[in-house]
Amino acid sequence: MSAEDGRSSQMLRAVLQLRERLLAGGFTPGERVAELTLAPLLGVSRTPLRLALGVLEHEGLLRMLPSGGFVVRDFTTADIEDAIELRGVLEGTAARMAAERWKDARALQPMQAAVTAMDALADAGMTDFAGYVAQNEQFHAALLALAASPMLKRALAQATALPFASPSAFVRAQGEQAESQRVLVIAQDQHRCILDAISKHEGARAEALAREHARLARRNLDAALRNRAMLGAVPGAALLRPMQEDIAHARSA
Amino acid sequence: MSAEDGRSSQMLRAVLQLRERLLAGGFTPGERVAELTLAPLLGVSRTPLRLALGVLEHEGLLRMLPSGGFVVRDFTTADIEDAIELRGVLEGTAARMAAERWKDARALQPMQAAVTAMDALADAGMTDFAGYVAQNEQFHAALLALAASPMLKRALAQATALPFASPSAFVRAQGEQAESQRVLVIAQDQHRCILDAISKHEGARAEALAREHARLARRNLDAALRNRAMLGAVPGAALLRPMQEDIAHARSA
DNA sequence: CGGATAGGTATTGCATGCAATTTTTCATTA
DNA sequence: TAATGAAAAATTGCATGCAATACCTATCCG
Repeated sequence: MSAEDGRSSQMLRAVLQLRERLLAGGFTPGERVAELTLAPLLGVSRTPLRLALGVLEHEGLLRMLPSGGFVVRDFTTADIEDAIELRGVLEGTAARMAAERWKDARALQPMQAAVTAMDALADAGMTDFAGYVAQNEQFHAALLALAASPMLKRALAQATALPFASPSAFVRAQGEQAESQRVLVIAQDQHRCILDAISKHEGARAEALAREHARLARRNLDAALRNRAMLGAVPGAALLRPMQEDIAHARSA
Repeated sequence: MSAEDGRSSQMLRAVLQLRERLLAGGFTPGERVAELTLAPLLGVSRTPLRLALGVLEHEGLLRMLPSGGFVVRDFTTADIEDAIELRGVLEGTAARMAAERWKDARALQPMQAAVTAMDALADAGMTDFAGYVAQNEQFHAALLALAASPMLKRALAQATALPFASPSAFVRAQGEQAESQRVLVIAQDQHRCILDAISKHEGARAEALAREHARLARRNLDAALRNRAMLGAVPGAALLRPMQEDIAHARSA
């Protein structure tokens, strides 16, 4: 996408292009991705493409067949719910570690800054939605940095590699809902409370709050499943197993 | 090393061989692993070797250089502690999910069987240590199966890929300590309590117990760090970043 | 008419050659 | 002596050809 793609490695270019196509719904779940088909499509040779397929398999977007080759993975709503729950558990751990470990109060500043910035954006009427998303990501990055645990960072990176498990996956979709204002008020209060708990070394409280904070995304998922238009704004929604939606629809009368 | 290696892919063979060498201390942390050096050593070509290096990087045993190539990763004691803590968090989540989700009591049977088997082995005087380790792994596998969450399974697989983070990493080393009997009694009681909590749908209790159970490994780590002979029994100990004592020792030499 | 089997096609996995880049080494100079 | 620079050596990343394997199809037999 960016001009720099040409400079970076062929493999990275393949990863970026293929990931984008996957999330945009360029493939149907379960479909086999053939190297010889993809290579000319992405403008790379088979060797770096193979590497890229391995990366995407590790991310969870592809699945390797025992007989060789890869297929596009599909996700059930239960998968997404568990992925969100898992992120909550890991971010909860990050919050607890942050609360337990920080020494110098200045370390809390980045997190404080993100909260303040989001407050300002909320007061301004939430016109700059992209800015809010960016600050939200800043908050989560600051949280992870405070935990000061490379191992946890790695685990969280893997857990949020699935697009719908990312902290800002459904925030974008929220912008299209009338209810979004209320949800964002709640989310922002949780941000404040998490920061408060961390600043007071209240590890258990910080953990519980961060977990519940992630569950906001779960609520948004449920809302999105009832609203086709909203689901379109969620990246990777195309990988949802089709039948599952209808079953959930019929069941949730 | 098994006879099947010849039948499986070159890449898998490279992964197994290289992983074994890494854990056995065949490389020094920070050392660069050159493809052209390794390829003839492992008896594979560069192409599958490259794939294998990627796998081991995902596992965390290697680190990719920005300029290309891989180096052997080193771990601090803090890394190991966090890896164990992380496993505790994830197994705690598995225990909680297991407690919350099971419907048919027969699903608990594998876990019950593992606990019973370990009880029997303990009553028999703990002569069959390998058997105990196997049953311990059975217990953890049953726990993960009960959680019924592919996402969590994936995360736990990644977290326990690091050798010293595995549930049975220090159990082996325990066999060489006089204190081991007491520790194993505690561990076995925790197994029983976790099963009890799960069987009663006591999610929070099951989670807390599983976390603390993992922390037994942390205690064993501390013991191992004070006992060089014991540390030798821990796979991957060779990847520990030399401690400050050792640096001081080397200086004086 | 259904199932099995053989043949053909397509696809993967692997080896190797080549170019580009990095790293190292060594000589030179301030 | 330390820093600088260039040249050489080594290493990676990539493309492509080939063999082995899996998949699909069509035919044959029960």
